[in-house]
Amino acid sequence: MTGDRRKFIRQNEDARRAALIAAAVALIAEGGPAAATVRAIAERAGVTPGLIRHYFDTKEALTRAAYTHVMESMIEASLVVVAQAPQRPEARLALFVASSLRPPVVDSRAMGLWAGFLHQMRRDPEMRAAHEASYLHYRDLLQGMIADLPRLADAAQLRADAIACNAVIDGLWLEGCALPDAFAPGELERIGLQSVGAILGLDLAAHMPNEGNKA
Amino acid sequence: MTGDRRKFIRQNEDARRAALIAAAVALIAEGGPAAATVRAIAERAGVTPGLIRHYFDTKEALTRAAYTHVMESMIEASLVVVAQAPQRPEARLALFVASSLRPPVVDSRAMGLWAGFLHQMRRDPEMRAAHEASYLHYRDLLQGMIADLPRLADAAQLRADAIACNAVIDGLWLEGCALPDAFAPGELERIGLQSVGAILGLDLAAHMPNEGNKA
DNA sequence: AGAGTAATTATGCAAGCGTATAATTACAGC
DNA sequence: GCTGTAATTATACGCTTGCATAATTACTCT
Repeated sequence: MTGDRRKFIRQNEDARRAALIAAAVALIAEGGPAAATVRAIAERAGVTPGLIRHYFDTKEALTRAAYTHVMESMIEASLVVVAQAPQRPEARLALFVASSLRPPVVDSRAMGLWAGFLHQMRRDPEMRAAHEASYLHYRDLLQGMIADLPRLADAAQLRADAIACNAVIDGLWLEGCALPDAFAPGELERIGLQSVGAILGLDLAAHMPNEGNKA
Repeated sequence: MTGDRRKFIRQNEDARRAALIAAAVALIAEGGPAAATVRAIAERAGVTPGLIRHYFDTKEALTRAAYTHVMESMIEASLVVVAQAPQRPEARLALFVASSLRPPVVDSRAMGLWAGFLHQMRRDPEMRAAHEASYLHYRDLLQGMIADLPRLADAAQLRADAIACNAVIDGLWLEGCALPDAFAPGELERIGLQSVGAILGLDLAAHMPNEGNKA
């Protein structure tokens, strides 16, 4: 009976915007763009539909903000992984590959998000540019780590290797997200390390740091 | 002034169903599921919206039929490639890889279709089963060609190699579809052959048949 | 040629969509 | 504590959606 009679509470702009964006992202990830209606987003965020228009000029503006947020989060996450990685080039790359092929990166929701945004990305040049930038950012990150490896390769070969390694990781990521039951635990990481190593001509798995204590 | 005064012409069931499915597929590929409304599909197929309900119990039934059709087409296309491939195992695999990484397989519409169906696939167990089957079919095809190669590998290694090669192809395919301008003509094929070869420990590019006359 | 029939069109409806606007209500500052 | 104000809710509108049903119309069969 200590119930609060307030019908709503005011919040600052940043918190509300963040909550609305989070709600939109969650809905798109789970059920695609069709599930992310104004009313559904509002309900999940715990507000009434009208409030969305108070923080975003249009629903498309909210969608765009959600997309940007997702992209920035992904980039930041990969930067954190790299920052925490060991100094040894082989170990850095190995950790980077492995962490890209297990949760929380491998997650069916993430793939749902990616697929959900794809079509809107096509129409919206701004979204497309953001996507292209984040893809190249990721690939550059990978290319930098490959360049640090102790091996001989010219610029063209470096580019090709980065594209190839990125493709293996993307492909395995995709399959892990889409068919999580089709692979044994750790299988994707193992295959990823093995094939990236094969492409680059070195034994990456041997350089994988502390396989024992992942907790 | 030889115009036909007939307001419509009757067609047999198969032709109409095929036309409706083709229209739905085209719209989903171009603009995602949201663009494939009953009215838009009817218009593209050159009929009135009501006719759709005459051939499909519900719009979902049409969507499902469209998905099944796409999957079957993809499988059939890859079977045709394999059937026309040379006998030499290395050449077969090389051709298979290369043909998966150039048009018409690499096509932004195909990727749009894939992304468009993804969410519906999630909800519909029947669709999911169809997808899983076609994925495994493709991978099995690849695995069979890898098994024919003159090299030593046990069953576990064969499986891992097939998954890895499939991932490279998928990843490169995806990137080629999403960012067609980011790669030089033929670059994806070259990288694909090189990396699949590296994973399997052989020089695939050297076995690629008749690079000169693709016409 | 004329009737029957099934394919196709025409029309309409209820529900859900994004959006606009007016009415509330929580909170800050005096 | 009272008032101003901006955050939030409440309500409604026009549009599109998928779907149902009745009215046409092209083709088949005798």
